[in-house]
Amino acid sequence: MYSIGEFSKIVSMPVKTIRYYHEQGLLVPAHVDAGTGYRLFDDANIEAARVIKTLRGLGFSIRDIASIIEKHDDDSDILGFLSSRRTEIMKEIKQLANAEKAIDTIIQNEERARRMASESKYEVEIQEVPSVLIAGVRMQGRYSDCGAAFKKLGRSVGRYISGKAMMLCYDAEFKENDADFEPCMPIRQPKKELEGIAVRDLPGGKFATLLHVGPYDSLGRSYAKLLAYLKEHGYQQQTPSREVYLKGPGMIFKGNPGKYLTEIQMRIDQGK
Amino acid sequence: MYSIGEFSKIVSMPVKTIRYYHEQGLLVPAHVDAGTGYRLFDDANIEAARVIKTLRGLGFSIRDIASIIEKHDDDSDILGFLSSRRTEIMKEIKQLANAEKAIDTIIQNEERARRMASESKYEVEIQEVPSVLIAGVRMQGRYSDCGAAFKKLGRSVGRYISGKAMMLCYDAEFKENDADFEPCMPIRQPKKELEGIAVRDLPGGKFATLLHVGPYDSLGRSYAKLLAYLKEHGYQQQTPSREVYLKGPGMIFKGNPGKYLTEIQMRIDQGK
DNA sequence: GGTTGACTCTCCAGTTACTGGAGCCTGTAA
DNA sequence: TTACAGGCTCCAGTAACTGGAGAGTCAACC
Repeated sequence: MYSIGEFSKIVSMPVKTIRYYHEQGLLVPAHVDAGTGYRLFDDANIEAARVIKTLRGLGFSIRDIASIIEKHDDDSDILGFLSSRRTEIMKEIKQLANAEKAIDTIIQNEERARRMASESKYEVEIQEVPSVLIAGVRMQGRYSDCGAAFKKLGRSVGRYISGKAMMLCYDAEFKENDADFEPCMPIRQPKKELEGIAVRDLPGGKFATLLHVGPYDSLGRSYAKLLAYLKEHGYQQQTPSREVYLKGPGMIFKGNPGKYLTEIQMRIDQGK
Repeated sequence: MYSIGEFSKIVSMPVKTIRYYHEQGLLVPAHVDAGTGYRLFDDANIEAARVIKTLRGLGFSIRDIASIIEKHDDDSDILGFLSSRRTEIMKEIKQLANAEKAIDTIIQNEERARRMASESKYEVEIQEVPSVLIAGVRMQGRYSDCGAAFKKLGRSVGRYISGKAMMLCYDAEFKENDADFEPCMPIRQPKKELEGIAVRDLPGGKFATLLHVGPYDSLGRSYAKLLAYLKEHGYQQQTPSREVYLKGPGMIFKGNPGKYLTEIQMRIDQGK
């Protein structure tokens, strides 16, 4: 027979927990002194404590454990409990895995944006841009209407997206109401064309690029800077120009528009 | 401005939860009527509720969320929070996966035992037993000392175990104190021999087998039955005989010895 | 103006599996 | 006799809500 302190060491459970289990009728000491209330435990209690610990480790609630112990004494009797617990566990794991994936995505997005921002000199740069497969929705109207197009793209090719959202701008100058543009997403598989969605290879080439920091409504200044560069170096402006949305509203916070990052790309080679 | 009921529908959160978040200072209504105490919410509250829901979905505590919202407004500001949360999530997933694996093992063990028990006629049967690779610890003494040997096997080849624990009995008759036997485990890789552990192929062949139901100390009766069968059919007893422990004490409960299942196997061909 | 019914308010209690502490009692050694 | 370790009970607190009681408010209808 062991005092509660000894027992606590033997089964490595806090004294408080043992008393709590006693109170819950889960682990009843072999003997309780009627006068002093001192608890005394025996070897059967040790075995019971082991069972309780094992079941707690599998995630069963105390109430479950109580009813399991009360009615059963063989592993085979509790297969039902075990398999329903397994189902729960799988559900929990799935949830956690989803959360992890979401966090991963956020972190990767932000880190890429951070790298871009830290590497960039915020000046016009000449870049060799590789060709990418894209799915796009050509439209006329206001730029602010692009939300619907991106939503459409997300719904139909969401799982194939392989890069940052982009926009092709077919106008040579800014138009507020009747702009001609094409929101698009890089994808990694030649998905069947859907109603209103064009899938094609966007040719690569040599581009003058500029990283724009700040809200979208101040993009005009960066466009001006790029166009000035083209003129200065004797390049002809070619359409469509491209906007790559490196960082916009975040998945959690809408974010600070002052930190949005957009790369503007204008072709300067004679290709195509 | 929306009443709490409307707001509750918009953000799909229970009214009670919204009040609780208000109480915790997490989601403060745009306006609270001084006279009636009625809460009124605006569109900024909707956005805040979205943020809170997202973060709760990632598993952050209310206190964390409060401090996140208080100090930050851009995803990139909270990368630290996110990555430590990710670490926690991975830990939780690992724990759950372990529990699931343990449950799986128990279920599979029990189901196999159940199948064996239901398929067997509890009579002597002739079986072709395939050869298996085993690791064994030959010893002399009492059968009850085999626990140490199995523990040793578990420690050194635990990860290679590919079947049920067995015992080879080299005595032709039962000996209590000076028995000659070899606890062993089937393994799936020719592990290096260790001090006192012999790894080898246990040859297969034709065996008379009998499924014994009940505690180990009643095995004698089943042995007698098997030996009687051999004699009756004119077979010579060959050693070692084998015991396969199909079901013994469970991982959770020690179990009911009345349900233990042990298969006794005695060779009847002239092999080897 | 009164009534009805839906809606809202605050406050309290309960949930799970413990943990911490206060205040008191018991057992043993010096 | 006096420490002091160890035991006892009882109460409170944790996290994130949920449920319910009892009372006040709002809009519509008669």
